[in-house]
Amino acid sequence: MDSSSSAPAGASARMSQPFAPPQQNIPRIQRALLDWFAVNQRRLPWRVHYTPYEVWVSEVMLQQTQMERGVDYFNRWMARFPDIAALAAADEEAVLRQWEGLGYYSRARHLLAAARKIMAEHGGAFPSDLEAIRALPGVGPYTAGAIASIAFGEKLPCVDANVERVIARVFDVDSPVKQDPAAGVVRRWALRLVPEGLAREHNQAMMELGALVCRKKPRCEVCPLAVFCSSRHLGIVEQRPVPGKKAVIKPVQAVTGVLRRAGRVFVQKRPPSGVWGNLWEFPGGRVEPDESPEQAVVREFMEETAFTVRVAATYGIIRHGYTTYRLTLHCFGLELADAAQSALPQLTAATESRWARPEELDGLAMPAAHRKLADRLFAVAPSAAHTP
DNA sequence: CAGACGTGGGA
DNA sequence: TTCCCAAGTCT
Repeated sequence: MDSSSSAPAGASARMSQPFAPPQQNIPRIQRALLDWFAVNQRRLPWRVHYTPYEVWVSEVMLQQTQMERGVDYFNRWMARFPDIAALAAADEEAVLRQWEGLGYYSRARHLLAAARKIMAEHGGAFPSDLEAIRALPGVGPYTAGAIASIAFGEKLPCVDANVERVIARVFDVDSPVKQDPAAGVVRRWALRLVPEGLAREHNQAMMELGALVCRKKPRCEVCPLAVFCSSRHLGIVEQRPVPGKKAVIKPVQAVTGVLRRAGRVFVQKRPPSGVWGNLWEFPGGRVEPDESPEQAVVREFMEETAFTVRVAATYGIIRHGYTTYRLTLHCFGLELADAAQSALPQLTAATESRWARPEELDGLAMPAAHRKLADRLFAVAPSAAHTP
């Protein structure tokens, strides 16, 4: 552990080249990276054609998402929406159902909106101009650069969390990478590293290196850039990148109820903005202080639908983790307290509702926790299960 | 600029 | 079980 000995950390265990400062060895870094990528890149469905559409969809899909999961979603997406025109012509309902389980549903809504914009404003051809790409809904600075460089070969860097990590280590960036002095430094080095005419390969190589080798727990033994790595030379790889502030996870108690009537269940469609925008759910909400889950679900139904309901069954608890909360969802079976009351709700938290046959739920996009509950109650026949 | 926006998997 | 993610964008 003691790195104060004369040899740089890691240099003693095996034969190694002397440290070569990265600032003076850009061409060697570029070559080492490309050579490494040529041999070690994973075979992925979006690394075959490099059409703008495929690059775009894969980049959006992989935002905040693990590669493993992205592959299945990507293949199913391309089978269902093979090109921009097919996507533009799709119903949002179908698009969200394809996306179900991936989270951050605004990505799917933006993808659809952007496809329609491309049809309307670019004659159906994906724009190659960086500004036009950036103007598409859901395309921010990262994704615009990724598409421009990977699909169109523009000499631009892609700076995602992987690349930030690689650069923070190789160039020993010693302040939080997400914030400004460091973010600018990272962008500058990222740009200087892009070789002429090879932006596609280089940018993917940087991200792939971050994903496979320069991970949070780095594998310096197999890193093609080890000899150029400043933080490794200093024995502080584990201290790079410097982290920002971390989120506080707060526990939340919530309820949801499956209201049944004549063999059907009540579901409602959430508003377009906010969490789970345009997805279908069983009504519910938070448990207030000094309130039991049973009381909460009755109150929430009254507030959201004007139905007076009664708890008829307890369906247990579903635990679901989020970025900023840890949800404990108490689930109930409900019936109308007065069987004679109208089956027409007065919606206050939804844009539409329906009394659905249980099989119908399979065609509706629902949040993961609600899908979990639906599956638990109405076990889907294996042949019908195309749930992610 | 900080906070919202999801999820299943690995340590 | 709990913690921490993983190829960001929008407001």
